[in-house]
Amino acid sequence: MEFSVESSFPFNFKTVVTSHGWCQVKPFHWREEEETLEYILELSNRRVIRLEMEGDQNGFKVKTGNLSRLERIETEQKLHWMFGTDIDLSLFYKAIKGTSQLAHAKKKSMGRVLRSPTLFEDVVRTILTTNTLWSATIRMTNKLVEQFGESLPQDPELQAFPTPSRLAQTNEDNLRSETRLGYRAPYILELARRIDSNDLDLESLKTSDLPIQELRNELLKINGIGPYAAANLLMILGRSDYLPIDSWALKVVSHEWFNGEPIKPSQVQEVFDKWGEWKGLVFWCWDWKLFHENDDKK
DNA sequence: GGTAGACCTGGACGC
DNA sequence: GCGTCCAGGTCTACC
Repeated sequence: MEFSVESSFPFNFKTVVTSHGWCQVKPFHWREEEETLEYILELSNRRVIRLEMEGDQNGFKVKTGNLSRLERIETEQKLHWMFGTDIDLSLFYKAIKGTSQLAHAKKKSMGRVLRSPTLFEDVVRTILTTNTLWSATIRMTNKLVEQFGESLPQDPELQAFPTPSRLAQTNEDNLRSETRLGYRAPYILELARRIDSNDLDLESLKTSDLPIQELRNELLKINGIGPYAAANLLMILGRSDYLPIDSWALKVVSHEWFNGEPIKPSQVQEVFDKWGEWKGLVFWCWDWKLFHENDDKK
C-alpha cells in the first residue's frame, strides 16, 4: 500500500534525512541516487514491516505492505515523530535572519533532525557515537541490529532495531565479545533492563514539558550520557539550548573564530551564547569555513 | 568545580 | 605479522 504523510512548512524530505548520520546506519538505509529512505520498523504487535519513503509536495509518500487500520495509525504516528512534521521553524528563521553563515538554512528548510521512532533507539545510537570514530559507530549499531533485531519475514537479512526487552535478555559478555560494544555494553544493558522492568519511562520525555535544565538532568542520569550526548538528544527532542561540544566542534569553532589555536569548551559556549535557545540549531546549521577550504582542496 | 586517569576498539604506522 | 600509538566522550576518584 501507499500513503502520504503531510508536514508543516517549510519542509524538505532530503534535508531531514541527511540532517545527520542516522540515515547511514541500520535499520535505516538511504538510497542517495533515488533519494529514497528505507526503514525496518517493528510495530507494537511485533509485526516487522519495511517502509520506503520519498519526498513529495506536501511532505513525503510511503510505500509498504498491507497494514490493518491500527497498524497504519501507529506507523503514521511514528513517521510524524521521526520527521518532526509538527515543528514550526518560523521563530528559528526569524532569529537567524541577517546572518550570512545561516542564510542557506531557510533556503534548504533546515532545522529538523531525523529521529528514530523511539527515544530508546536514539539514546542507544547516541551512546554508540561517544568516544569513538564514526566508522565504529556504524559497525557497532549495525551489529546490534543484526544480532538482536527482529527479522523482516520477507527478507530475514533485514532486521528492525532491537526493543528494550530483547536487549534486556542478553548479557554484558555477549555485548562486549560479540557485538564489540566495549565498555559501553553495561550502559546499553542497564538502560534496556530499566525500561523493560518499567523502572524508567524514557519515551515520556518525548512529550515532556519539563524545563530544559530538568530535562537535561533526566538525560544525564542515564549512564553513558554526558554533556555532549545530552545536548545531541535535546536537539533530537526539539530543544536547542545546549551545544554538543565534541572534538569536531572544538576544531571547527577554533578555525572559524580563533585562528586554529587550541580552545576550551567554554570558548565555544561564549561564541554561541548570544543565540540563546537556538544555539544548538545555529551550531548545527552553521556554514563552516573549514568545509569550504576542504572543498577547495579537492 | 576542575582535573587526571581509566575505559575499549580499530585503524594507522613503524619495524 | 606484531607491537605501539592514537582518537573518541564519560565516569570515577581525588584535590
